Amino acid sequence: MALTQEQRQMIVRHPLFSHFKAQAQEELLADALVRDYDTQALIQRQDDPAERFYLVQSGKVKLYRISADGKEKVVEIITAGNTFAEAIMFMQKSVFPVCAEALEPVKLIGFSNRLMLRHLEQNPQTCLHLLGHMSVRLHQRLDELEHLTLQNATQRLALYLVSQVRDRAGDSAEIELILPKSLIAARLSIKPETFSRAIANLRERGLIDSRARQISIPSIRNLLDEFAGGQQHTEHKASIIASDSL
Amino acid sequence: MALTQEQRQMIVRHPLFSHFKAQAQEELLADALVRDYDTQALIQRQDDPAERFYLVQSGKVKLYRISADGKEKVVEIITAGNTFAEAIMFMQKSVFPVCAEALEPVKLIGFSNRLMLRHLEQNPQTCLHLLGHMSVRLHQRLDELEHLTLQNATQRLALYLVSQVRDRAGDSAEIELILPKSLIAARLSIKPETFSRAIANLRERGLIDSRARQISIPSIRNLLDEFAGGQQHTEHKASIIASDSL
DNA sequence: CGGTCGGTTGATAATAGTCAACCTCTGTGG
DNA sequence: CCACAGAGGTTGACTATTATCAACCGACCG
Repeated sequence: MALTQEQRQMIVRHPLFSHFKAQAQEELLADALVRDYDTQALIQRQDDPAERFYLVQSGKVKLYRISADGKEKVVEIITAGNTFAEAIMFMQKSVFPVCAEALEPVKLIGFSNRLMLRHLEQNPQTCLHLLGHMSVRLHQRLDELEHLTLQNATQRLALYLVSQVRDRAGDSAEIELILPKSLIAARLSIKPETFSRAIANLRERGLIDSRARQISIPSIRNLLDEFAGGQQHTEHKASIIASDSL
Repeated sequence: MALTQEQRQMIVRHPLFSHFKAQAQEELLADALVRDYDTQALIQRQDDPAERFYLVQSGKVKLYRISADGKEKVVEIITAGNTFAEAIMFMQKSVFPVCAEALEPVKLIGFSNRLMLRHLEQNPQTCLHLLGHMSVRLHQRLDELEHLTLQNATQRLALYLVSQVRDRAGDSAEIELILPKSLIAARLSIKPETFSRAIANLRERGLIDSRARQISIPSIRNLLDEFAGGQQHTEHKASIIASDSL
């Protein structure tokens, strides 16, 4: 089961592979494994050993954590064209730190961690790219941590809505929620009920207008200003790493 | 102002430098910059441009974020022998994502990002080490995210106490808090008052015994079991990376 | 001796979670 | 064509958790 031309394109263009030499690319492609999952299928369980990382060819994948008492925290939603579980290969103990579930019919392309590591050893360029990637990721987690601790449910929702705006040309915008509201709520670490109330709250105050999954924002500026400047107007991007936990 | 022998030792033994060739090490050492800060001194402001990363020679450094409305979130406490801000050098826009403040008199050794990057380009070994480092860090943030959303203040405190146990030989332990309680509280994202009540709570239930900063845990197992197994007994270590935010 | 810092304790308020009812689509089968 | 079931979403009443404000305690310092 060789890869289609379309698949090869997608892979080779991905920053994780684009800097490799043709030969290295070929080896990785030869080793790639395509897998399909139905909606709701469990792709990988938390604490399973991880030998591969994945590129999502189509569909959406939900990454979440299950705590000892069964509660679930959605960590991320991975959409087509993006990879997940790349960072695990650099750790000694290679187990999946999260569960992965298909939100819709999903096609994944899996790559061997071992093989990838071998090629990385000879390709500092891609290593640096990966480091860049991970820095961004780390920074995003830092943002999320801040949002969780320093902002309330409504503020987080507002920030999420703004982040969903595609065209930042004007001060007003129309957006369509790409996921069921209950999932967005989970991603923001709030209950669907609270999510619903937060939407209602913003609507009552005239900051947004919503019909089902269509939401219009008359003024992005107003929406952000409402919350003490909500990150001084979408500025600040960077990340930090530090070698010691308290 | 050349480095002392002691400083050179500390640097060269650090995993970030230990894999470089002698010559590369020398170049980095030659470029290193030593700086002193008094207690409470502001080392770096959030959003300042960052040209260097730092190794803490002595003292403790508090990394924290300030949100637009002035609230502070303590991200990490860096102790002697550890580095911070290494991840920033991999990002295009190099600004500090957090503030850094000296908790006590601090000696820092700063290294040029540019120079370090140049050497990394020729040393995939260290790149991979760095990637490992960052994976661990990413995973820790994931843990923290889980703890913040899925556990309450008392559970987080219990987990913190257990994490502070040095000698895991027996089931009981004695620990000494290395930081003022109010700072630990900040790190756990709770108010000092709540922290105090949580301690009282655990004490009332006989799960810990505390006199000032000396805390004894009769049974670590009991303490953890109290909270639905609190991460199935200190297991699970790994991290994930994913290339798309919701 | 007074002051201040770190910490504790109490009363109260804000925020979000829980539980339950209900609503509104949408697709299915009678 | 209509009833009905079920999923996703909304709303209301109530509860739990944590923050806030304020008083207070004890230790250490000048």
